[in-house]
Amino acid sequence: MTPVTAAERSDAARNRERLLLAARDLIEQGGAVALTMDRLAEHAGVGKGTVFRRFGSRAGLMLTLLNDSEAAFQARFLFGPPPLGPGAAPVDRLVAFGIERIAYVVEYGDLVLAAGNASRGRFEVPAVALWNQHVEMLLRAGGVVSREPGLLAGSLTATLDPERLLHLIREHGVTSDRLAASWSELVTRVAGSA
Amino acid sequence: MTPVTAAERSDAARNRERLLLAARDLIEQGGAVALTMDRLAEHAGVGKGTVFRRFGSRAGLMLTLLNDSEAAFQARFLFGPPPLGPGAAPVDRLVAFGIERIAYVVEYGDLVLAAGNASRGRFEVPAVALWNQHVEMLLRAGGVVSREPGLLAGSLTATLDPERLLHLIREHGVTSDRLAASWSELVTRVAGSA
DNA sequence: AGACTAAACGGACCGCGGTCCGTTTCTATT
DNA sequence: AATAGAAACGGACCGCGGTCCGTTTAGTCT
Repeated sequence: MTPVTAAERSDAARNRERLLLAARDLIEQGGAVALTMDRLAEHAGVGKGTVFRRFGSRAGLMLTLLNDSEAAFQARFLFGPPPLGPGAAPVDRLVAFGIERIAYVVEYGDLVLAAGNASRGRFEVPAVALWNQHVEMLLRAGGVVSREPGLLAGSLTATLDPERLLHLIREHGVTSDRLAASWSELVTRVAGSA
Repeated sequence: MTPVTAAERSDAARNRERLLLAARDLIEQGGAVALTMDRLAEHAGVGKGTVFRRFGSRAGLMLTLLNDSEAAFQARFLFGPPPLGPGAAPVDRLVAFGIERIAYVVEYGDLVLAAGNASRGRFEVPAVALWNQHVEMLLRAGGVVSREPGLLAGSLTATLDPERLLHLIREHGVTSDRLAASWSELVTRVAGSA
């Protein structure tokens, strides 16, 4: 029986492995800035065309690199223990969501930044849509009634924009704690409980 | 008496004029995407080095192009008639500020976008700092007491991020009116008056 | 007018992300 | 084992923003 999605050819699989290995290696050495597509190709012993065939773009590569940790993050706020996961009060979950997101951005810094420069802008990333839905759901569950719940949720997630967060942290010395506190304040204000 | 800032040399002035003219010309024809630095140089009959000497970067050029309208916008919310300018209730001014900003982004679209890709990111633009201060001032005046007024103000202005606004408008068909309504809702919620 | 200097000029050059297409390699079929 | 066709490969090539530095030019001083 032939698989519906054609199986990956062996050389393709081997090269993908090589590329991911080489990519993590380059990043470990010189950060995300050191990861150019030419260098990656050379470092992995592969043609440049192959790199783009695999990942489509630099942003796509970064997304692939972040895939595991992103999935883990999603799993935590969807199914994990409270206060992030189900079980806690919606507003508390919302607060926890932002705080965890801030921590995530801090941890993966440049990677997240580079992943954002996708072809269609940094809003086409599938994860962003998921966060919006999640935030929207929590707002509703928290009793927030709005004529534009999607836009309101989007406004909140805009606050967590990686570029903004990293800019504040790196150029203005703002700590994660202060960002978390500010997020918490914003959320509680919007949710209505003074 | 020699001026403190050395006067601009005549050839420099002439070239700046040529460049701005050529830039507006190119944009009129093919939008901001059609404005590449090479084409601009050629179209203006000037060397490429001269373009960069003048404007520093593509973003710098865009900023220069927007300078007049930006200044006009600033003048309106700083000194203009209510509800945008002084005289109206702070929250009303805040609402008006966002609405006008949305209209501005819609009008100048790609220009604003391109201006945002500055070397140090889109937060180093001087105007951004001014808006933050303005929003912060209005929040205070509106009776909002916060431990992190600057960050709270920043969260609000993040909602007005041009890339976000244009993405919603262009890719999701959201109207300016809905964005304005959402902004209004957000501001009134944050300012505490349900 | 001529000479001197600082400023402005111009375009070859660089590294980047991304594309294109002729060539190679894998795998299923007989 | 031979073959055919699809998939993957690789690297020359492109246009971009941005830099560098030898050359030209405008303004000033005598």
